Amino acid sequence: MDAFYASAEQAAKPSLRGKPVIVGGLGPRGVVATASYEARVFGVHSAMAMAQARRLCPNAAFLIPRFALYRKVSDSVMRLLHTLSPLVEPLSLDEAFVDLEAGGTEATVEAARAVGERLRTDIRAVTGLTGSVGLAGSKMLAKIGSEQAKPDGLVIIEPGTERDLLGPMSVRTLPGVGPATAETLRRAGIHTVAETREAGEAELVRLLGRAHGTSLFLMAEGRDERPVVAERDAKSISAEDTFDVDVTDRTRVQLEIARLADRCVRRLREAGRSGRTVVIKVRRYDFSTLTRSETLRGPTDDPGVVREAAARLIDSVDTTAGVRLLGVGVSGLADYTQEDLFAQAAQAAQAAQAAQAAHEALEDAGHPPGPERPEAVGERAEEASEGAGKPRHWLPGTDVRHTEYGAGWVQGSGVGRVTVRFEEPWSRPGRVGTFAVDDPALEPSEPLPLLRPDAGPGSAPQGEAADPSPDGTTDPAEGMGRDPREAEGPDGSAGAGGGPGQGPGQPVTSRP
DNA sequence: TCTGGGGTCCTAGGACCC
DNA sequence: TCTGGGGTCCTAGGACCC
Repeated sequence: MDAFYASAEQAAKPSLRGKPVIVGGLGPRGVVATASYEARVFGVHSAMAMAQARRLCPNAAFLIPRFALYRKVSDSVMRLLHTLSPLVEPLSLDEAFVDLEAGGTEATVEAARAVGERLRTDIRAVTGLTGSVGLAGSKMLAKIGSEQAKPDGLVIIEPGTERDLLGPMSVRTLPGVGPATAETLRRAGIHTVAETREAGEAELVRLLGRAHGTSLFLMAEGRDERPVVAERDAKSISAEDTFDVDVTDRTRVQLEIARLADRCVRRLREAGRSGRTVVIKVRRYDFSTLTRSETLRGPTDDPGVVREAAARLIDSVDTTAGVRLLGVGVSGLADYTQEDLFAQAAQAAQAAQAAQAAHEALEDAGHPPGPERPEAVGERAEEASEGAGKPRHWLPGTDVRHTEYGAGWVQGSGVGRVTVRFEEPWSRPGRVGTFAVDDPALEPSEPLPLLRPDAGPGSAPQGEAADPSPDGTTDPAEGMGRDPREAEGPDGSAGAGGGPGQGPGQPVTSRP
C-alpha cells in the first residue's frame, strides 16, 4: 500500500486530501510513522523525529496512528491476496509476498501482469486506497520492483534482466544492507551492487561475517531462493514505552516495569502463547541501550511470574542518571505453560478446592480475585482504556461523535478546548467546531469504514466518488457553504486555533 | 525539541556435557 | 604431563526491517 497510514487518513478525512499529512507519535519524542506524498515534498519521511517534521512542514496535519482502522483495511487486502494463492507472507500491515506459482498463475509475463493489474483494481475497489505491485522471480526482486512502482503502479522485472538492472544501484537497495553495513562497504570502496558482486564472496564474508557476507553476495548476483512462507509463529512478544521526560525516580521505574510486564503478558495471552525467557530493556538518558534476561524453568503466562522476573532484572540495573525507555518482553514461546504440566499431575480434589476458594473470595470481596486469575490482566487494561469519565486528552486524528453535529475527528486541543472537524469519509470536506474539553455532547467513537457501508456493487471507488472537484483537489472551505448545518454552528467560542496538532484547515476562518 | 514500537536474525563468549 | 573437540544452552549486544 502507498503511504499507507497517511493515505488511510486522507481517505477517512476529506478535508486532508491533497494536503500534507504526517502520522506518528505527537509527544515531544515522537517519530514519523508515515508521511503523505504531499509531505514528502518538504523532506519529511518515516522514522524522522516529529520535531524535525514540524520544522520542515509546519502546515501539515499531524495525526496519531489509528491502528484499529489500518488493521481492518489490511485484513481486507490480505483476503484479496489469499484469492491469488494460498502462499501469502505478510511483512507488515501494508505489505506481503505472494507466491503466484503456488496459486496456479501461468508462468508468463502476460499472465503475471494481468493478475497484478487485477489485484490493484480490486484493492482500490475494496479499500478506496492505492497499492503498488512488484512482480519478479524472487522476493528480493519483487520487493525492489514494488518500490520502483510506487505510488500506484506496477513493475515487472523479467527473468534475465536482473543483473543488469541491479548493477548500477546503490548497495543500500539490497535487503539487509542498512547504515552500518553500507558504511563498512563504503570504507572498502564498495558503493554499488556491481561493486559488491566484484568484491567476491570471500571478501564480503571477511568484511561482514559468514551469514551476512554470503547472503549479500547471493543477493548482489540477483540470486534469492528464499521461499514465501505463510503464517509464521511469533518468536517473541514485548511492550515498551518511551517517556516524554526521563524517569529517575526508582519507585516509578519499578512501577513502569510492572505495568509493562502486565501489558506484555496480556498480549501473550491474547496470542494463546506462553514464554520461558523474560527480558527487560532499558534505554538510558544518553540513548545507550541494554537488556537483561532471565530464563525460567518452564514457559509461563502468569502475570505475577513475569512481573517478578522483570522486577528482579531491573533491580540489577543502575537507573539513577535517568531512563528514556523501559521495555518488558518474553521469548522462548510455547503453546503450553509449566503450570499446565503441573496441573496434569495435580489432584482433582485440590483443583476443586482452589476453585471453591476463589469463588468465595469473589463473593466476599464483590470483585474478581487477584492477578493469579487468567483474565485479570486483560480486564484491568480494559478498565484503564474505558475508564469512568471522558478522556481529558483529545488526541489529534481520533474519532469523535457530537450529539448534534455527528461524526468528526479531533483537529487539535489545548487550553481547555478541543477543535473538531465534522466530516465522514464519504462526505464533502466538513466544518470545524470548538468545544470545551468536557463538553458532554462530545464523545470518543470508533473509526468509520473508508467506504460507505451501503455502497452497492456499482458504486465507484472512494477516490472518485467522494471527490467533488474535477482536478482532484479539494478545499476544506469549499464544502461549507453547501452544508445544511451551516446556519447553526456549535456554540464553540473562538479559540483553540493554532494549538499543537492543528490541522491545515484554517480553523479561525472556518469556525462556525 | 534529535532519535517509536514491534519484531527478526546473527554473533560471541562462557557454562556445561559427552 | 598447562591448554581436545564438538555440541547445546544462556546471556548480551547489535544490525536491520516496517
